[in-house]
Amino acid sequence: MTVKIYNTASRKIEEFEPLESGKVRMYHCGPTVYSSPHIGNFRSFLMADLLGRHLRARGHDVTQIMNITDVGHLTEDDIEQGEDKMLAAARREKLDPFEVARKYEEEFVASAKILGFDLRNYVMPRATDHIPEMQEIIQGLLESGHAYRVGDGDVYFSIESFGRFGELSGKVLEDLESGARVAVVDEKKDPRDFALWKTDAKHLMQWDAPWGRGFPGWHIECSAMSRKYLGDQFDVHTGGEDNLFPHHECEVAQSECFTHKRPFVKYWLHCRHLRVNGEKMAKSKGNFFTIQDLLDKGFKGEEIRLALMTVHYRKPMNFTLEGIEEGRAWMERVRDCRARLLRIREGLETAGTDSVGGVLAEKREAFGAGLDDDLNIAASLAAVSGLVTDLNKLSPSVEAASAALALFRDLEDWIGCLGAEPVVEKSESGILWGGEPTDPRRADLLTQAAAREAARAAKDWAQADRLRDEIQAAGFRLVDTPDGPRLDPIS
RNA sequence: GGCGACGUGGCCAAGUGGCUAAGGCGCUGGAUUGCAAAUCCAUGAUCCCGGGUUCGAAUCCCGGCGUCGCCUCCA
Repeated sequence: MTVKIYNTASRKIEEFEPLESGKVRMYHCGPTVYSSPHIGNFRSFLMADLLGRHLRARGHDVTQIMNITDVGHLTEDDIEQGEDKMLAAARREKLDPFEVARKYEEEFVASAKILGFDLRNYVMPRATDHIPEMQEIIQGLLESGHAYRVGDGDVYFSIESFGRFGELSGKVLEDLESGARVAVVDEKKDPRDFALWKTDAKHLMQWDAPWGRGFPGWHIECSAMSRKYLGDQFDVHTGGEDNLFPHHECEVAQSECFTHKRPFVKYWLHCRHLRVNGEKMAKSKGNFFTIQDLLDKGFKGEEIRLALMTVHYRKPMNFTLEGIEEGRAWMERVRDCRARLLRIREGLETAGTDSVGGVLAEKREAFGAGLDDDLNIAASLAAVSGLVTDLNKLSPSVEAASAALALFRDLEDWIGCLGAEPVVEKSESGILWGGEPTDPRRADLLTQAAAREAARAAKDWAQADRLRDEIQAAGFRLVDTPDGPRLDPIS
């Protein structure tokens, strides 16, 4: 029952053993808050969330840091254009850059909650709140000769000073043709050196620094915040595949040169980029979805979560609306199974005498084994499908139904995409109501269901079928049972 | 150009040397039903192509075709 994960650093699947037994420290490259988060961002964060949940399920005490990048990334292209993405957003939206950051941070948090993240498990530090910590590292790197100053206050990291640069990503420095596609900044000693601190009088986000008022380079924030919250060395660092190079490579260089400890990170995980309708997702193509886009189409957070998680994180995934719908149908089957168990437990449906202990143990085992295997969630979901099929075949006792429901809750906590436990109640008329107790349509639908029962008793099939169709159009499935009718919500 | 990934029934997707190739969605048929729905059962795969290694390959090796990713901001 050992967790195994693929470590980008070794390019192998390794047995997971935290640096400190029982305690796991993870850092997740979080959102850049200059625009609405999209499903691609969340695929990566969901990988991190799943790993965190699984390690907790396996008994580890897990600390998760997810940074908020609220300072514009300084890139070579941005130097040419004169403003970074944060500033561009500020200009576009006629807001202060800090206001832009807070606005999209709030949107990110709201979307994350909708997707089932339990944010109490995360510490979410903002880059702009950690300028001193960044400066401490920059200062240290200057003093140890790994960084150098240029001009009025720019500071660059010297790649030449770190022999292992490129080890994580497998990039050979000689292959990186300097100046091929990026503008050569003359002031650098080596075109591949990257900025730790930049000065620019026109920049709207600036802080005082010993070497000149300015703003931090892109990579330094993660080195600073991971060190502050997790220490010089920690267990897991995650991000999208694009972060591998240069971002994570630069982090390793900065952190290891500053702390003189290695490895900076024991396990690196990178999530493959999402595609949409067979194409690379890109804002320029307009083929990306925000969470709100999908909610507007009528999908629920848990359905979006499931759709983004079903494909293994290192496999290319093609996101389609059909894909979400497929998952929705699967979830409905799971929910129907749980609803029946609930009715049995509550005495609303005739209980049987079957015990389910063996089935529950077998499927729980298979479920966990799937996740142990580098988060092979497809195998785990197959175990859930098998669980549903097996339970549907049986006629569980009240105790068995109760135990099965408990397992479903357990599995739901484990991965967060099975959906909530259904509800059921016996209405005044005796018809079972499987919708929310507060649903405003409850009274009307129950009345229609009762009218249909009357029509059926009178063998007025046309009237009965018409009423059933109306009920279905309202989003409920009318089910005839030996004990009378029942209304279940349709996803 | 450098590095890398993937190609499994209509669709999605497990499986990386050995029982009858998971599971889901969909389709069709059966049981059930007044008819349905749900449920159960049944039906469906030359595992991209061509070689090779092996007693044995979807799984390893070589070649090809195709799709895609990173190398530049992007999760």
